[in-house]
Amino acid sequence: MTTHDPSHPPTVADVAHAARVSTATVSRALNRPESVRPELRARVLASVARLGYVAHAGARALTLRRSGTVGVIVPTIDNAIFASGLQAFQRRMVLAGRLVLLASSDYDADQELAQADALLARGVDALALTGLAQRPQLIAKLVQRGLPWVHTGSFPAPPAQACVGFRNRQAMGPGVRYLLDLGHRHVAMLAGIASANDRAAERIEGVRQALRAAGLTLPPRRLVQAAYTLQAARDGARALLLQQPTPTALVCGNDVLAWGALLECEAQGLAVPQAVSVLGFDDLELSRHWRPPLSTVRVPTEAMWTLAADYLLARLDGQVALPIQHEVEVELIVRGSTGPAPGRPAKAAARARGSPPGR
Amino acid sequence: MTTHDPSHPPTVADVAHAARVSTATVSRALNRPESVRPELRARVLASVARLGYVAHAGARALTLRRSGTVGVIVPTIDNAIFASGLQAFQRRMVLAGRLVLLASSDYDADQELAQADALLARGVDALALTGLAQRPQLIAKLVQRGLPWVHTGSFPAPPAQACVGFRNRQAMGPGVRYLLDLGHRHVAMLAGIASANDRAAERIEGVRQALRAAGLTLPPRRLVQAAYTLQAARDGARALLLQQPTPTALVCGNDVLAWGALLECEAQGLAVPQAVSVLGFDDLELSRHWRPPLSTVRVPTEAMWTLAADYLLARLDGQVALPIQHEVEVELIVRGSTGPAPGRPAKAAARARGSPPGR
DNA sequence: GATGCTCCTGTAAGCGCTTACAAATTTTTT
DNA sequence: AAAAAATTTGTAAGCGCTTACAGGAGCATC
Repeated sequence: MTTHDPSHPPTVADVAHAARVSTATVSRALNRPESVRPELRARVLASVARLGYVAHAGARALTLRRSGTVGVIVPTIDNAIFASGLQAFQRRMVLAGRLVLLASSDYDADQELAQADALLARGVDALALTGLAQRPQLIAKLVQRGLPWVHTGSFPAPPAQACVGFRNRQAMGPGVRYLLDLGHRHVAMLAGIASANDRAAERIEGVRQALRAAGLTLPPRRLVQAAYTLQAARDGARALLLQQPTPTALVCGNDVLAWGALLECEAQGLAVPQAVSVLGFDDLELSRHWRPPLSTVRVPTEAMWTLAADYLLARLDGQVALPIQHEVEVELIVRGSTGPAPGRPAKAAARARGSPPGR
Repeated sequence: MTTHDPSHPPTVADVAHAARVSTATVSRALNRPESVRPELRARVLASVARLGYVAHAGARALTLRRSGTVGVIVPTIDNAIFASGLQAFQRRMVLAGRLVLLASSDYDADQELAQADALLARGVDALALTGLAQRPQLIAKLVQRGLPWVHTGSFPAPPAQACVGFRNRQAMGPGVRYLLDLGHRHVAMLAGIASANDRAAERIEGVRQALRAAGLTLPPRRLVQAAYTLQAARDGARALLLQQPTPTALVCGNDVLAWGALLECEAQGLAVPQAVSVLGFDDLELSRHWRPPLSTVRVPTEAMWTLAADYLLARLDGQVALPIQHEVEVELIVRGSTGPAPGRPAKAAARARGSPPGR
């Protein structure tokens, strides 16, 4: 293998020289092979391989006025719900020949803004965002550039903004009503941290609304916000479970929080679902394997992110000219972690709703 | 807000024009603010803000001959062990003012190669890889370019290649010996898929060696390879547990597999650890909350990835001129999922090893 | 009031790539 | 066999940025 000057990566000029053709021919051989005579093409490709040439994407972006990359910003990678969404998003994009630039905001709108700037600077051709709580400045910049972008995980978005997601507030309704039908009157919520997370805030509001519709309230002490770690979830659940009267139902902002709640119930000697019912949100893989299997709200995460990717690709392709808003279906999955409130076997009510059995 | 031509993102020239200065001054105001008279600087920055200007990273990379980005390739994002590693890696890089370009290979060396090309094309200044099973071609290209790069999760790497990791083979030793000391003679392994994963293969080999050292073997039927999902893990564990004689100890390639094994033991009515002992690998957060708490091998994932990031940053800074190999410590964590083999309360032996209690 | 110095700012080149256009070559037609 | 047409290749400009170098303004010194 003939190594060239190792200090500088090889350029078109190097390849052209090695193949004894012009730079234009090299470029064509690489980008529109059929437009170059087979013999020359072979010579070029051989040189490319020999030199380990890879076109400088920056120069390419400069010339072509597009980069072939798509950016995505999630709050954190370290959460199964985003990890699997990202995986789906990336798979779709790679299939379409595009590279995904990933950034995470740590649930901080300013960091999100900074990361978005970094992605814009890198010339992403499109951008996927999580939720709706972006700094207005960020949205303004996207509009100004005319960049295709999409909100994920929320629905609807403000007018003229694209989204693929669901109504986080309404999504809590069926679950809470189901618990109420089971006779629960002491409902508490173990939520995500609302200040940093519009979806968490919406879910809290959803629980509030559903309770209010039944003439109940969610008093401040019945609401605990916890970070999405098992330890924080357990601490939060403990605080709720030690209250008097003990809540008979714990509605959780996501499955990780619900797992923590289940663990803490066990630690406190509270039988689930006989003494306490626990409801999750997301339906991660582990949830249906848990003992008892977790009742939860299923979110079609992979489908959602794949749709978001498809939308962006369609925009980039010019197939879609305007932002579209796409609502995906969430579904209450009733499994073993929820049951009648203690002393009120409200089986009839539960059955009346015709809740589908969890698989 | 005065919107300029929305079809093209603003350039230095646009800013220069708006601020009535030259492009050079704009660039200086942005990159070396102290070299520009405060009055002009203010004018420039105001225009930058007003136009939403972000420097084109491609053009920048072209001029500066570096991109300010670092690439990383993991097998998948959708696995807590990589998700948390990535999170740590990214956090460190963002702190150092660098953007992380993420790619995943789906445990496929060819896809890894393709993704690496994409990252090289994007001009990453450095690259972090997972494991040691790269295509030689990939390594050759990195060497040819003189790019700083590092293997993560394995140790040692081939000479002259940097790594931060541990000896996957030896890491299984203490766990297996511990089980043998507890009197287990029917040891089975639920492993990851070795063909696609050098670390999984090494762990299998490690179990083999440890058994051989005790005069035992790992017969083919006692080894099942499973994808890293709970369902696959359960299926694999079931196949092992239904064998006659039933294995009394299941050594698992990672914690997810171990969770599946625990679930399957329960489903089969096998008490853990009385009838079957289960040992994991990785020590994910959930493992110590599991019932029974999972005995496992703790891998300092975050520290490992942070060290990998530090190494690359040091190379980029010129502080370190040569590849270095860094071994991190793994540790056997004994919790409740392992115990004496049925009918052989080998407490003395277990105690003799002075295994630290899991927290 | 020149001269010399310092401090800022502007001009212009060049990073590596693609592509319009021109030039060269081959093929087809007359 | 010459001319016209079709195909292939080369030349050179320009994408947006940074920076070496040149030029201009302001100040102190003689």
